Amino acid sequence: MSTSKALPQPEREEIRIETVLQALGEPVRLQIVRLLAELPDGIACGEIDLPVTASTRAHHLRILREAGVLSTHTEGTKRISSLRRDDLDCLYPGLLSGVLAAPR
Amino acid sequence: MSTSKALPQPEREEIRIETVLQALGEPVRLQIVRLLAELPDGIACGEIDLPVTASTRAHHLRILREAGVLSTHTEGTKRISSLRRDDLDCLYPGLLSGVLAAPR
DNA sequence: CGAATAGTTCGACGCTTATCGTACTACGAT
DNA sequence: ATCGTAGTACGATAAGCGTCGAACTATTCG
Repeated sequence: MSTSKALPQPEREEIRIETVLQALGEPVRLQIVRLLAELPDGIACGEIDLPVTASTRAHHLRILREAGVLSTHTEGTKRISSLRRDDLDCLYPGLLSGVLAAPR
Repeated sequence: MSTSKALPQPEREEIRIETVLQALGEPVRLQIVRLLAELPDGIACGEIDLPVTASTRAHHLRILREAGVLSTHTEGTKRISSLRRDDLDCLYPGLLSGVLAAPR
């Protein structure tokens, strides 16, 4: 059977702008966010192609999750991460679209 | 006579989103930006009331200026810093308003 | 000129963070 | 139960960053 458990993350009211901006201000993490912005269904950690090891990738995903930028739930042995677009758009309308509008 | 020289700062095309986000992701700097958002005419370094020394303040202003977030010009012995709202809104529409919409 | 004011620069300090490798846990398949 | 796969946690290391005080530059005023 395929379990589906959500990992701990801040409630919408607990999200702080400083933490979000700090999370987004790291090249690798920003790339993850840009990737997730194009994948509404989320992606598994291992499917993210980046020039860092798996442990570093897990570290960045954790930072983003704890900042409230993304949400992660377990599906079998995989962990699917997806952008918390609703929460971010509600808290900081325009922020995400502005960031994503930036040239690569 | 009152000279008015602009300090070196990146052109609009040279501004990079990673640098901007990293600059904004620091509490003291974010507070400076929030303050400047309410003062279109800018403010002098010494008039910014923050719990850090003058040298730290100068440091943060430099980071923000070099990131392209704000613009500084000299007026006599004072240095007036102001938000580069036009450039930021053009490059990343919505980002600034989203950040400023965040609860204090 | 000299003194006062506004701000920057420099070196040092301690804290944080990005990265890695290894060891570990959780789940699925055989 | 055993093995393989997916991912996390931990410890170490090196680099980066925020902070300060002291020394320095630049401008105005007397």
